[in-house]
Amino acid sequence: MGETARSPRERYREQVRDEIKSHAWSQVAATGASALSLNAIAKRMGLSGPALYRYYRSRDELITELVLDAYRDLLETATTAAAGERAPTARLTAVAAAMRGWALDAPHRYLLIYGTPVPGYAAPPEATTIASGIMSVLLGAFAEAEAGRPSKAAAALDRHLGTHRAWAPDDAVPPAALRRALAFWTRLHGVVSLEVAGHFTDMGFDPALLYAAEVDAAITAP
Amino acid sequence: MGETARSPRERYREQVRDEIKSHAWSQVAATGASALSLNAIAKRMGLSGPALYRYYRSRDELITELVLDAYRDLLETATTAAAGERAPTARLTAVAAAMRGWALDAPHRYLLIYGTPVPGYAAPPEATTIASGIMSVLLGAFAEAEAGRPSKAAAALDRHLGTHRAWAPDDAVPPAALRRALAFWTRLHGVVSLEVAGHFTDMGFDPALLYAAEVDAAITAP
DNA sequence: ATGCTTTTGTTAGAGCTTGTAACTTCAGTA
DNA sequence: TACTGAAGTTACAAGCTCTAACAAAAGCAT
Repeated sequence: MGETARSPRERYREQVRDEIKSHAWSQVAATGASALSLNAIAKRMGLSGPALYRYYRSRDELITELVLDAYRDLLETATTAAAGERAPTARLTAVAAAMRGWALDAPHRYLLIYGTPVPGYAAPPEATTIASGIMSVLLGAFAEAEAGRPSKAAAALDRHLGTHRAWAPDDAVPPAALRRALAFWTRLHGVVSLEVAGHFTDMGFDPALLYAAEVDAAITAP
Repeated sequence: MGETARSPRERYREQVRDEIKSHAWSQVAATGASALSLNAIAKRMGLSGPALYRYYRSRDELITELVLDAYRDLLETATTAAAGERAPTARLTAVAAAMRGWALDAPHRYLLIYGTPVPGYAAPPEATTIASGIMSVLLGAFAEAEAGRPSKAAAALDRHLGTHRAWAPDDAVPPAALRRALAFWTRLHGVVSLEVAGHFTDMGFDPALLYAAEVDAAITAP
């Protein structure tokens, strides 16, 4: 339907770009984004180094593409998981499980988004848009979920979020839901990022149980 | 007192090593660890590139040194903060504040420890030792703090930690304290790491308030 | 004090990287 | 069929880590 008519050249170009990206992903999965080498990709494709620069202006542009793909994939994962459950708490549990699964499935893909930022690199505006889409999934669930009485610190944060909510312009979502979604997100990230970075490996416990407890607590918390 | 008698050569060597490390730190602060260049450091010191290899066998060895320094500094920061307060909750609040301050003071230093792991690089055993020292500070406080009734998921984690506590061999610390310290740590990290990586910048709220709320909740939570 | 030994620093170079410039070859199009 | 533009090539600059071989300097022992 929405398919733009493309000349054979454009078709070929798109195909090669995809093939490059595919090689890039397997290299990222193997050694991480910082070790990504255009030269190595070219060699694996039977091309000479500079040939790739016809398809991606620079290494950064390729990485940006990967970052956006990762964001899009994560958003889709979260959305799909949310669509499978009706009750808000079950939805949040499902989203949380899906997000951890997504992270463990390809740790370097997760780190590409949430890990150490690349030195000179700045995320494109579109990334922010997608990221707020992910937040929307959480916000939707927390807007429906009932909340208890917030603590003093939580209430202070609620007041602040009441006037600093540019990232969640939907007025129907109360500040408490904003805060709970925010905390939900940071708590998931706290466990997953440490797990993915290997900080639990020598500790001997099962991160899945810690994650389950955190997710449960974050959903239940007022 | 414990000072080993050192020959002039050893003194000079140590001095140069320190100077290299100091330049390395300012380079890390400026552009992050992934952009750290021995060559650039050498030039800034008025030396030729390969000269540095007399002092550090490789780039990885220098980074390892930086990582260990960062760990040691963080442990000292946490310990000092804890020493300033007697009541367990006040102690945890102080430690949390100190740790966030430490992270914001030099984001790349924080990311050197908790960010994306360097590709081929493996943290030395000493790092694990220091890291468990940091956990001890939290464990000590939570062992004293009184806890409420754990949720189902929390209780399950407690049972698990009862038999998987190699990282906290002190039997006097009950599993619930282990769990709460672990969750405390992951929650702090969740907020700080996202803040340091710049994921809050476009959202317009004050991360300090979110952090305060999370710290409060993590201390209060059963 | 003189000579030996070890450490420090040098340059040269291999092998990798990103990225540019200039040239050739090929393919779609008018 | 001739032309135009894209794709791919090699050559190269500038950077990186790290090794090898050599010169200089400094401590140490006789």
